[in-house]
Amino acid sequence: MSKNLLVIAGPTASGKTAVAVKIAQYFNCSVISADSRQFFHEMQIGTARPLEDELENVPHYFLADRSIKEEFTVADFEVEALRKIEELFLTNDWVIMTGGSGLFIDAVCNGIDEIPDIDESYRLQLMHEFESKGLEPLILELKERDPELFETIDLQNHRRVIRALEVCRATGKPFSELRKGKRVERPFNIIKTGLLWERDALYDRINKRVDKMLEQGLLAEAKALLPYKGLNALHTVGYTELFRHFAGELSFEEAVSLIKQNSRRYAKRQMTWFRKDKDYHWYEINEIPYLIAFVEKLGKDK
RNA sequence: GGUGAUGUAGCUCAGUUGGUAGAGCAAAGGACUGAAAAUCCUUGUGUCGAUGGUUCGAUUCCAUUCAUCACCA
Repeated sequence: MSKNLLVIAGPTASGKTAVAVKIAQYFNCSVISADSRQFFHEMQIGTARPLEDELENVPHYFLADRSIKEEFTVADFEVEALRKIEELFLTNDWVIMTGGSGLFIDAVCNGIDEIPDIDESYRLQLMHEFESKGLEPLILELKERDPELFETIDLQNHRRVIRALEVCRATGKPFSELRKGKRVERPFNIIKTGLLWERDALYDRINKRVDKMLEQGLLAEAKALLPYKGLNALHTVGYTELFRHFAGELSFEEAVSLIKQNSRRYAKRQMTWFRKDKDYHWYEINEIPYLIAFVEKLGKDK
């Protein structure tokens, strides 16, 4: 019997959690979460992370199992998630992976190039240079160190430029020599599905969910995390806006409507990401039985 | 009821000495390999409130009218 990883993707607020739980119950299997913010136990309300009772005793992994104070990169996730998936396949033919972080899902499905760990001092130094002298000198350095990447990279995106240069500087090699973008074959089937929503309906859900988060105490959660606002994990919709409110930059009402707006934009970016991957099979929320039937058949055929 | 102002993109407004118009925001589309809920790129046709008049030509000038606002009664 073959092993199947069922991916359930979709934009924020599309109802992935409930669907994953339902399907996991059907297959009697576990769920891997691929959500770059729900990893952190300190962030619950603002990430709409499901609590125990919503999980219906279905085992979930990578939910709230680390702290915002820890670094956890896509590459870390690839390694750890893969290890967990292999472990689960020892006793089950099915594993579900659900989440909205496209890059993280892709890392598990297709692999990510192995690049040596770079000491953070390189990035700090580059950020300092970027802030004091701007992007231009960094672009020139990149042209020198990695002409190949220079041709294809988004030169206006300082994060891409800084990442490339930190690798070039630390390894002494062109980044493009290490980052090949090669796809890895996994020793299991991967079936990709996604939850499809009409735009206005999804936006309406997002707006309502933000109101719900506030009722649940998002303000207090954000306030408690204010001392950590510099941490990367907290560069997140829902928190950054409230931090700005605490700083007196925004009124509460302005912060709330910004949270809604930024959440909508986030959902839009997620849809752009998933749309370009033609392997996905899309289902609406009321078509879950069809999704299960389709997936089950595919799992048996392989 | 009178006087005045305003009416141009989803919103706030600019502009056209008469040759059918452009900014910001919003929105949409896209990119994405260790910061990814991050970061970055691209995109502006709209009965210029309505009707009529003058004119080769009106969103622009004139008249009427409607709406909104302000002030005076």
